[in-house]
Amino acid sequence: MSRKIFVSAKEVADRAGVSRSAVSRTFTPGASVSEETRRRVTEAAEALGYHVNHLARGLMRNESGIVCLIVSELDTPYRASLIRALTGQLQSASKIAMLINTDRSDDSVDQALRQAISYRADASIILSGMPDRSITDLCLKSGQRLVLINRDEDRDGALMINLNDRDAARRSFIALLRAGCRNFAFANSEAMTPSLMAREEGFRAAGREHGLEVTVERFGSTTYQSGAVLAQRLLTRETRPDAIFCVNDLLACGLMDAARFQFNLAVPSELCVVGFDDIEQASWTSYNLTTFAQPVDRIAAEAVAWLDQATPAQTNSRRLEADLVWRGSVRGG
Amino acid sequence: MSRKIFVSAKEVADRAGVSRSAVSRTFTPGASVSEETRRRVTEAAEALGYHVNHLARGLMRNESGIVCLIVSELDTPYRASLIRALTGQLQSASKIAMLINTDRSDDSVDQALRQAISYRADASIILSGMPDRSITDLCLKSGQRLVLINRDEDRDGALMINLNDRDAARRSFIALLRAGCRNFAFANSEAMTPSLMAREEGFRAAGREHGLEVTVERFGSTTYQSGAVLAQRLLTRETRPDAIFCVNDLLACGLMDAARFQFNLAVPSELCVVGFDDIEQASWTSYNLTTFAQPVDRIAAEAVAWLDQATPAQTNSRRLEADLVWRGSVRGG
DNA sequence: CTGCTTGTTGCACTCGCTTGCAAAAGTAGG
DNA sequence: CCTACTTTTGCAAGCGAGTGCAACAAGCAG
Repeated sequence: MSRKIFVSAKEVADRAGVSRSAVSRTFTPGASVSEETRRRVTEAAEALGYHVNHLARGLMRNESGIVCLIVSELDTPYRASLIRALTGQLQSASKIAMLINTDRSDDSVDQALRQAISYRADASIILSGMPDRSITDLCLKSGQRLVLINRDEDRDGALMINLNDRDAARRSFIALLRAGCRNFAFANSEAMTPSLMAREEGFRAAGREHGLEVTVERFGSTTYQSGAVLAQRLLTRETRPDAIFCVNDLLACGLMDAARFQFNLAVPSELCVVGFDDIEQASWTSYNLTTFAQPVDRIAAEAVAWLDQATPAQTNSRRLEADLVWRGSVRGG
Repeated sequence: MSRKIFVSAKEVADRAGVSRSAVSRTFTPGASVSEETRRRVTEAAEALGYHVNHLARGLMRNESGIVCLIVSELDTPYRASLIRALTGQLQSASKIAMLINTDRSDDSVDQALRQAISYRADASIILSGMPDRSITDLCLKSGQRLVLINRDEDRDGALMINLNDRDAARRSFIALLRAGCRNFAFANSEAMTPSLMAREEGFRAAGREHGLEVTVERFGSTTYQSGAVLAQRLLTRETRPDAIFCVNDLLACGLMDAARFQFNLAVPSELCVVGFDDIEQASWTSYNLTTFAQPVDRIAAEAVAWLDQATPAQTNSRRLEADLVWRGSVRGG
């Protein structure tokens, strides 16, 4: 059962009584074809169910239209919504997303980039992990664009999109201070990625500026489950925190649930919580979480716009602001 | 800035002092190459950063290795986890996922399939929406495989994976009955997809069998927000339901939150709730929702296994069971 | 030494498409 | 009607790879 059944330009040409080139030109915007032949070609194509073979076209044009999205744990709410925004906007720019899941081994970000090269992707967008420098160099040398989202490490020639994490963390500190909190804690994971650490740094710095102690606890990965553990650790201290900044919303949800159901603490009257990402669940009544919104649409727009540029501009680093979304997990507001 | 910088087999051949065919054969499993040449080729390839061009290979072999995932609202927890499972397992079978987002217009499932054809995808997996028969016929005629997940409509030649929705709904009815509930309600969306309607049917049928009335309410789409509206409608009736089956977990979460915070009802003592999908949030302490698990890994495994078969078997329909996950939103258990 | 098998290698063709080039056809102007 | 110019069109040469076929080398038995 061979699969050579796709209809080719040749067949369309024969049926329309024109040359292969005519068919090709009909489907190439801006090529010179008379109205008459175009009509006959489109008609024949329609009848036969012809579709230009993008593989072959990509081969000739040296431009596949493929953009690789490299990501792990893609069912995480924030990741999923970013992927949704990216795929949507890529399609509007008539590109297509190839999704590479790097859940498995450790070097798999490198593996993913090799795949991207093999499929001659026009670009790769990295949402998780950080590839080896040698492989990113190979990508760039091969003329493949590279976008790093919230990765924060420097890679010449790549577009780096980051949030102003430090500043967001600082603003959250001030908000908590205004809410009357005095015992600050920071709940982090052990992932230690640059953006997570920047939030921690910003929060600590704000604490120092105001002469207030900040308890930092780190555990596991940035999941709901870790949030519960962090609650356990933080809320059993002799001086119980009355304000906790969680490095992301999942952690915050887990922590809040533990605080309420395990420690019988009321939010926000006894404990104020701030999260990060503004995932959908943050707006659910049970959590009603004050948090910082990841501007996923902005991020996607910046990435796609940069990919659309013929020649990448000099300044290839974007720092976006995360807007504070006030909800009920902090007093006042 | 032309992008013709990818290194080709020719260059590797030159550097290794062999013919281009030798290079080709080195990267083709099972081809006849001597140890010596293979060594020289791999060495040269390594040095130059050569990667086989999958576009060209796909062109020759008439098999791209690409599988299209066609989906809308992919940031929905259930969809996201299915995508994660699929991409992971596809990669293990050395295929690669192309993600097509059909959020926009209405005919876009058809558009998506056209894209799939253009990229000569080996197969398309449809998670949302239902394409026109003419276009699915074109796919099949072109030799492209087609997998429909939870679509339930018949398409000869395609693999159809569905859950036993009716039976799950019936089991949930019985569970609620055993929990002592007597006023049953069914919360559905207006999406009216076959699988959602099958759940409704199953639940109603169970009601009839036991001679009990079932109140059905439908509203909006299957989201948290709709859940709140459905709660509003159901819980203000003269005889308030004490058992509600929600057609999916998002709806259930929204409904539970409304029930508790707006109507001050305790779950499960005053109201029992059952959901469907077993999204991660269902296990969160705030919800602790009894629900049916979508066997995403099984689904993905079935799909990938079928794609791996040289010739699709006769029986191309799978009906999987959704396991009931007992949690705290139903008394007893 | 001959004849034959086994294993490697290169040539050349093919996949489906784009595009430069030159010929053909159409359009005006004189 | 001829000339100069502007489309339109077909030819043919790629793009980067896989593969049947024949040539060739090596190994071995007779």
